[in-house]
Order: sequence, then C-alpha cells, then structure tokens
Amino acid sequence: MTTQIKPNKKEATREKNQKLILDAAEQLFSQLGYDGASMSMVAKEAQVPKANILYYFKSKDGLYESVIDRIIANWNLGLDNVTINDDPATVLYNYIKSKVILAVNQPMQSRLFASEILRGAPYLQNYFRTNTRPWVKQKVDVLQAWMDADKMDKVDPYHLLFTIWSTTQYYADFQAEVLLVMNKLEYDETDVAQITQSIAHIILKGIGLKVPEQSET
Amino acid sequence: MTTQIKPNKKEATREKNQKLILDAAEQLFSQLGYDGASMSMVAKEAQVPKANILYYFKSKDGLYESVIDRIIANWNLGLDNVTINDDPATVLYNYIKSKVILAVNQPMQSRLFASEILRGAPYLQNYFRTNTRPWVKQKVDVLQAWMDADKMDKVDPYHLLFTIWSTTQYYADFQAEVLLVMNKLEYDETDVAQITQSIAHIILKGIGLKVPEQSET
DNA sequence: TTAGTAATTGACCTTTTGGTCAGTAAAGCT
DNA sequence: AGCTTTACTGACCAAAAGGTCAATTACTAA
Repeated sequence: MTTQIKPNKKEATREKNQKLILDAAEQLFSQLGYDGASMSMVAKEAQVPKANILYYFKSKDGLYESVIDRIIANWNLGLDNVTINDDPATVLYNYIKSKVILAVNQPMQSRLFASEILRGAPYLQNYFRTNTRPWVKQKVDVLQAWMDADKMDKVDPYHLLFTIWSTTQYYADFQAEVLLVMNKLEYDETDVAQITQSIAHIILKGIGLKVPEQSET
Repeated sequence: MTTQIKPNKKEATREKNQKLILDAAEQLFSQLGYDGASMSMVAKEAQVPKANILYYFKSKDGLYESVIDRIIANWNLGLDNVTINDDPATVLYNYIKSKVILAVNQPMQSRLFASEILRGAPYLQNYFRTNTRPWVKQKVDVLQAWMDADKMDKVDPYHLLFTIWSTTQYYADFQAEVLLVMNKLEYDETDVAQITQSIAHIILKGIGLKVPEQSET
C-alpha cells in the first residue's frame, strides 16, 4: 500500500515508544523535579519496561536532556520578527497575552524550566548562552531603539523583559500559591483575560504606553 | 557566675547542634531541593552524625518542616501596619525596595519557598491558608480603599500583589538565568538600585503613581 | 558519689535507586 | 526459509537512600 521511504516497523514502534516515554517523563519531571522522579516511575507511567528506557536514552541524565530538548524545540520564544517600525504597545501586549495563555494552559513546561533554573540551570546553561542571550540581545536593541525614538519610557530593557517574564510565568510556576491565596481550585476561563488585563495595564502604562483597544492573534 | 534559669549544658549544646543542622539543611534544601538533598549530606555539612539529626528531628520530613518553620518565623512579609491614610507611592516603593534587597542578598530562602511551591506546596498549604491568605486579604482591602479614593489606578489588587512578588523574587529564584542572560557572574552593588529603579518605575507608574524622590528606610 | 535519666551514635536494616547484561524475540535481507 | 542484525527485557547488582536500635556516654539532682 504505502510506499514511503521508511515505514519500517522498527522505526515506527521506536518513535511511538519514545514519545510515550518522553510524555511520561515530561510530566513527572515537571511535577516532581529531576531528583523527585525516578526511572521506575517513568517506566510505570509510560507502561514500558524500565530497561527499555535505558536502552533508548542511555541514562537518567540522557532522558532528562531529551525531555528538555523536546520542550525547547517547540518552545516558541515569541516576539520574533519584531522591528523598530512595529508598534511597541501592540507587540508587547500580544507578547504578554501569549505568555499568560501559555502559563495558564501549559504550566508543565514552564515549571520544568523553573525547577531547572532553580537548581542553577545545569542543563540549560548552554542553551541560555547560545540561544537566549543572543535572542534577548536582539530584543533589547529593538526596545532601546523604541526608547531612543521616544516611543516609550526609557527603562532598562533587560529588566523590562525580566518583568514581563516574571509576571506571566508566575501564574504557571507559582500556581499553587496563587490559587491558595485567591481561594480557588483552578483557573477558570475568565482568569486569562483578567490576568492579561492586569499585567498589561501595569506594564504598558508603566513604560508610557497604552493598552491597545483590539489585539490581533 | 550566671544564674540564669536554664544554662543547662544539655540545652545549650542541643540548641547549638540544632542550629548547626538547620543551617546546613537550609542551605542544602534550597540548593538541591527536598529530594536532591540527602540526610547524609546534611550530616556531613553540619559535621554531626546522621543519627543525631534523626534524633532531633524524627525524620527527613521533620527536618524539612523545621527548616521551613524557622524561615517563616523570621520571614517578614513587610507592608505591615499599612493603613488607608498612608501614601501609596511611598509604601509600595519601600516594599518593592525591601523585596529586591532580600532577593539579591538572601536568595536561599526565596528559592526554598519557590521549590516548595513548584512541588505544589505540600508543607506550605496550611501556612498559606492560615497566614498568607488573611494577610493578603488585609492588604487587598487597603489597596482597594486607595483605589476607591482615587489615589491610584483601579487594577485588580491581587494581581498587583502578584506582580510585585513575581518581579522582585525573580531575581532570587531565577538568578542563574538572569546572570546568564546579562552575562554576569554575580550581582554587584549597583544592581540592587538598578533593579529597584526599573521595577518601581514600571509598577508605580503603571498604577498611576510617581516614584517618590527620597525613600525612607 | 551515685543512681537515674536523657543525649548520643556506630552498626545495621530495608527499600529504592540508577544502571548492567545475557538471553530472547523480532525484523530485515537474500 | 534461513541467516544476520537489531530491538528488547527479565533478572540482577552495587550504591545510596531513609530510618532503627542497642549500647555507650554525658548531665543532673539527691
């Protein structure tokens, strides 16, 4: 029937199993941290023999690294293709909004990163150096250009970025605290809008911008 | 010489040893997390036999709880005794400043809390319910009163508090990332002022306030 | 002093950890 | 079909985990 190049049964099952394992590992690592999650737990969760995991991923470290790599692969840093000609308010508003949506709807990835950074980022050091740092540098340049053109207040662009990251990720990483303090069991549909609104108001006004009336997707 | 009630040598050494152990545990737990730090590591770090730790603190859980309790004991939530008559700008500016100083100078405690909350706050649930929540409620009321009196913008007071917490704690919890992105080895003396300035500018202006000229200690 | 009590700890135990390996099953190829 | 090679996995292992306990060492009070 299918004459694909490689519908190898071998590769097929391998990929299927690897996905199973990575999914389980991602969940457990983000929930319990690197040390808190054990290989046997991952095996049980993925319904795969433990030795199979070691066969695919050499070691626990290897598995952990693969989990991180996979997250990074589709970890859209957002804010791409921004230029000096764009409107700061619109760009930043949309960025904040997308980060809040991510935090509320997919907190696991954010938490995995958080626990990794808390531990001193042993596995992310390289990623930060070779990817995040240049990416940040570029955004900082755009922000600086906007400031120089008096399109927004002059604040330290690095700290502005940190402010956006911290405020938005907070709702993922510290979800337990937020919910406890607000006496809620979980976020509801209105929360995303509410959070976005509050953060955007404070930050945008805080740097001399106005929250745009209508946002684009 | 001393006629104190209880200069028992017993109690003296017990307290001394307990402090030794708690110090070591605090450092290790905040560095490696609950699962990452082992009893033998704590024993070695505190230069005390492992069985002694178990003798004082029943179990690893007990030790961990004691560490948390001790931190909470002198964890000044700040912002105390605030009333509607106070000046919002001054109060919030000082609060931000004190949180930044804490984040930069004593990041360990913040990180321990962070890793605890990341795990779903198993040991802090009760604390949040019985302490933080009422505390927050009270501050929220004051903020709301300020807003009603048109002393500041009307934003959700909960999210405003979260914004202050997240932005300031970020420099403790995500220190590794901040330093990597900014290409620094460690924070220097100018950073505290710089960070405070940036955060205060954004947040205060963001809620319709002005950064006070001169701050009080 | 000394008896009584509490503090201390070395040795030991069980369970779990990450990891190996030899043997078996399953493709793939001709 | 038969042979080669790769994929898989149950059984096993040493190390480290948290925790117990009986024996020893302080203190304290009389």
